[in-house]
Amino acid sequence: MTRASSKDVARQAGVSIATVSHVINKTRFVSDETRQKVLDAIDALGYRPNAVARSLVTRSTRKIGLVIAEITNPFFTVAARGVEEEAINHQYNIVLCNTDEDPEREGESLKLLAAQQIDGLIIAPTGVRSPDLLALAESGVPIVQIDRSSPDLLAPLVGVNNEEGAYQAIRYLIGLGHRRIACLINFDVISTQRERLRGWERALREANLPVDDALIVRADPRFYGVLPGEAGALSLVGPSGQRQGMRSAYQLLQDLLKSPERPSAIFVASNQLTLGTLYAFRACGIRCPEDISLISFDDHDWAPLFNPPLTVVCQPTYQLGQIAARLLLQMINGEPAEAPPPLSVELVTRASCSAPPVIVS
Amino acid sequence: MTRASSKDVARQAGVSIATVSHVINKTRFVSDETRQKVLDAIDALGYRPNAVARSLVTRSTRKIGLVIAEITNPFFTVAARGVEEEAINHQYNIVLCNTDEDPEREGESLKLLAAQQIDGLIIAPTGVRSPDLLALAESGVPIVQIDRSSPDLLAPLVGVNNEEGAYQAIRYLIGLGHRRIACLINFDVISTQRERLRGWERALREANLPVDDALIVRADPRFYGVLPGEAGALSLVGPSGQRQGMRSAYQLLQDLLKSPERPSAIFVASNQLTLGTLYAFRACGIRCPEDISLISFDDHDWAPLFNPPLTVVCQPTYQLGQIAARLLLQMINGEPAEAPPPLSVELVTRASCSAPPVIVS
DNA sequence: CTGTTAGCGCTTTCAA
DNA sequence: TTGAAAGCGCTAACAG
Repeated sequence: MTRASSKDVARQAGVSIATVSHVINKTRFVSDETRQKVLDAIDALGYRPNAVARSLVTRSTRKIGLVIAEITNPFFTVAARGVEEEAINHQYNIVLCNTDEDPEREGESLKLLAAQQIDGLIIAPTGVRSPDLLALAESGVPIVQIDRSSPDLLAPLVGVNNEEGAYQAIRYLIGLGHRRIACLINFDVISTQRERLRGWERALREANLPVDDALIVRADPRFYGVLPGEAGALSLVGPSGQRQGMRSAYQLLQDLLKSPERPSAIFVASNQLTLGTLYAFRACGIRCPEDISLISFDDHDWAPLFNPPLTVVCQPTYQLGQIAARLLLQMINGEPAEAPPPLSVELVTRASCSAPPVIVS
Repeated sequence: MTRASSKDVARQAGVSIATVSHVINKTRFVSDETRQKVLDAIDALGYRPNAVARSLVTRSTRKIGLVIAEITNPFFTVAARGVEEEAINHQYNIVLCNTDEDPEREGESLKLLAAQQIDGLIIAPTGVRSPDLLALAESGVPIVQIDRSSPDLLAPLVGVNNEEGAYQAIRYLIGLGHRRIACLINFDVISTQRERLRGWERALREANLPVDDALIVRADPRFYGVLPGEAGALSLVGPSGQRQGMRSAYQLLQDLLKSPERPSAIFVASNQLTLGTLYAFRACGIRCPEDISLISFDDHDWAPLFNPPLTVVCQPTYQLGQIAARLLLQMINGEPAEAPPPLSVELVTRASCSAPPVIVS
């Protein structure tokens, strides 16, 4: 049995299809009497308006695309939550896509979303210049970038002050007495990673500490795929499946940890790498914070329960999502809207940092 | 500038709109020559087919609804990931909704999804009988339930053997020497919670241990909202915002922990409550596992890094999502499809359980 | 206060 | 090998 249409309702109620439309949308006055007849007919037939047909004529789907890197990552998850809350309050649906930091997947998703005629897009772009993304923008679909930005795309960015966050983290470590502070960053096509690296560098320079390239560990796409020691690394992959960024960092980090000049502290610029770092510590028999201090970006509910409790740079993640959604909704409604200034972050000190170990020589 | 339609393409290529449709969909033979003309026109105009218009006639949107309780919960997140992977491989989009375990929100989401004409639905229902859900099923939309089931709904369920998982967990604790084993469960409208409670009970009875009602702590909707001690409890709310289930459990649990007959072990039947449990331990100055052993449902990437590393009943979460999606896709395609038997779970022993403390009297 | 009608952009017979 | 034309279910002039 096929679902009833507005035509069926009209017939049943003995009115025109226009009237049906108008009682549903309250878009012009209808006498109490007729309205009631229509309402009854709707009830009797179990009629539900077809949003697809409506979209075709109104050119509005009430759907917004949300493209993030990893739905498994608490950062994106919490941000998505903020977006969802705001969207649902305004009767918007969310169409969700994962990119896995893969520009190709990003492109696929964007094409699908474009075809689906989303009313707007919130995206944490991979960072690789994306023709699909630019085309979408060109076609007039409102876009807001969240967390990070994409090259050549003129769309407001809702993010935090990454450089400042990194800077504060490093200052804190320096204050604790650290001199050799490593920086572990994710792919540097991601704008936040470049910014955080800059913060790291600025703090070091300011303190007249050497900015040594050997102190930078980059999780880089080149390391994707089969790695030496893969089998061993695989054991750190948890129930949620692949975590490639983590694996590559894992290898590189171990090299650094085994090097003669190993750092006394490490700043992890992406929460995607924190887990791998902790596992690498274990694999190398390194205690934290006794042997090495750890400070990472992004807080989450579990951070205080880790061993050791994690000192982190905390972002207002939920708000990021909320603000992005509000901004997008404004843009969709043609209201004046401008990108907010970068939100500020906060250093949350817990137990994963301490003074550097005393070197006994 | 409005986007080009197939009519524009047809005009530009000097062919009919039907031909355009056919070259796009490869749905009937078109001479190489004409096809090329069409392709060129598409290119020149930057034409993108409008999926909304197509949906209206084909009655297929290539969108599936995914309704889960909490996008912030790693269990759902990983399952969603499995669904997404499978969906994207088949060119389906995911429309995501959070219920927050709130039947009303669930209803709203379902109404929106129904209007959007989703091709199918994967849902972890709140457990409260839902007219909207039943109506959707009645209207012929393929539905698969994931994790848990909804009353009166005849839709395949993709889940695990919850009773067995709980049973094994309790057996393990008993083997360790525990006699008083508490069970912390989420709302018992959730089918998994009832099943896990049954497993707990069965294991206790089998071992001739008392099944004491005082040992059951229920996170119940009645405790939602403002609680005594709210301000204190709030401090355990992390960066992701509200976690009501956690808070209510937090209160109740503390009462149990302070009672004269406090248990020597606790089985947490929902990962939504694990965090609160650990905080409650802290608040009461209880060490784990020295004072109380803890075993909970659901594993995740971070569990081994907790203090203490968590002993858990591990579900094949990602597969749950994947299987649900495959099943749904089959149903959408009218292929024969039947619910898989409950998947099995696995006890993963880490450090949060030990022998009970010796009572010095 | 309500009805008629022309599309929205596409797929799909039916004809040629 | 291709075109003409009839809708899909709805909204929004325009008429009355």
